[in-house]
Amino acid sequence: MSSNISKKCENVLSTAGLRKTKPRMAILSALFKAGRPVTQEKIAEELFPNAPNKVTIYRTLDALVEANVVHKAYLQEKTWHFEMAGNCTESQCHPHFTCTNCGSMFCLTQLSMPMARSPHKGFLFTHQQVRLAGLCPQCSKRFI
Amino acid sequence: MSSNISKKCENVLSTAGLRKTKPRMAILSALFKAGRPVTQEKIAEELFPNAPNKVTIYRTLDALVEANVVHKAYLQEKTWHFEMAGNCTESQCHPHFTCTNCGSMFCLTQLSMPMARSPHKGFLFTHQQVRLAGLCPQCSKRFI
DNA sequence: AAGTAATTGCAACTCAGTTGCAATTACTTA
DNA sequence: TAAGTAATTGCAACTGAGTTGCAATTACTT
Repeated sequence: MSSNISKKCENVLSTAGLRKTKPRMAILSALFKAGRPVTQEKIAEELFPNAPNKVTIYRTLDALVEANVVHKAYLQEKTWHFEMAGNCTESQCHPHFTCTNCGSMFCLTQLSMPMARSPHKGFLFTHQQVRLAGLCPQCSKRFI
Repeated sequence: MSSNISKKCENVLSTAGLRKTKPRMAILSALFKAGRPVTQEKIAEELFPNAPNKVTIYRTLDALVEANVVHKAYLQEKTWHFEMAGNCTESQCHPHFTCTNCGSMFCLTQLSMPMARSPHKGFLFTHQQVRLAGLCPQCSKRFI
């Protein structure tokens, strides 16, 4: 763990009002390193063979979500994928793209989707989530 | 079950190449009547006390999804919500809205969201899913 | 260094959805 | 209309992500 990431993790924990513990530092650094949504299982793999207990990972993720520094990005195959909230605005996370051919996922942080506007009076939209699917650059090549 | 809905169910099964059975007719009519995404459990409740076994409900839903007449609309609290595919295009289902105050869900069939366009060359978007959250008309009144 | 409140790990649990398999049912053909 | 067969159903047991209760440990305070 570079001292740089280590510092970032400390800051996150301190602003979130959470004690600095070894499991939390490890989990946070895994999230930073991933730079994309990851599951509890992925985090445990990444930290193998010194991974915290899965309960600890879930509880830490929950605490970080509560503190708004981590997002529950999306649910895929009944599994939550978590990511650092850095590239998200209050109302909208960046769109996530999944390739239907190879299954790989991309964070489309550069794709800005304007907030929808309600067709009916009365609705107040505060959050918008966009999921995209199709072919990634690698796979689309093969089909052209 | 009105004869009208009954006929619709028969047609669906026939075009899907599925045998007409009592469980399937019941499940389809429940989906038609709901007119919104529903879970396996909701369908079973609706058909109580003559509901088919939950395995049958899941298998029927899978077959209907396979035949493209039913959509897996979204996963909420780890539970799939299924709906008739009537109001969806090939590339995009209508947006679903959930009220963060009262929890009720609305199908925004009148809200058209233009398909995103890739900022990077190479990506080919074929499916787009939009989820919205905020306050529904009922709840937003109270906050104004 | 002692005290305490938060954190951790373990084991056991929950619950949506799945699987294997034997019994039943829908449709075909004689 | 009865027999044959392939699809469908229901049951019981399973799977796997996530949760809960609780006792042991650890971070921070004084």
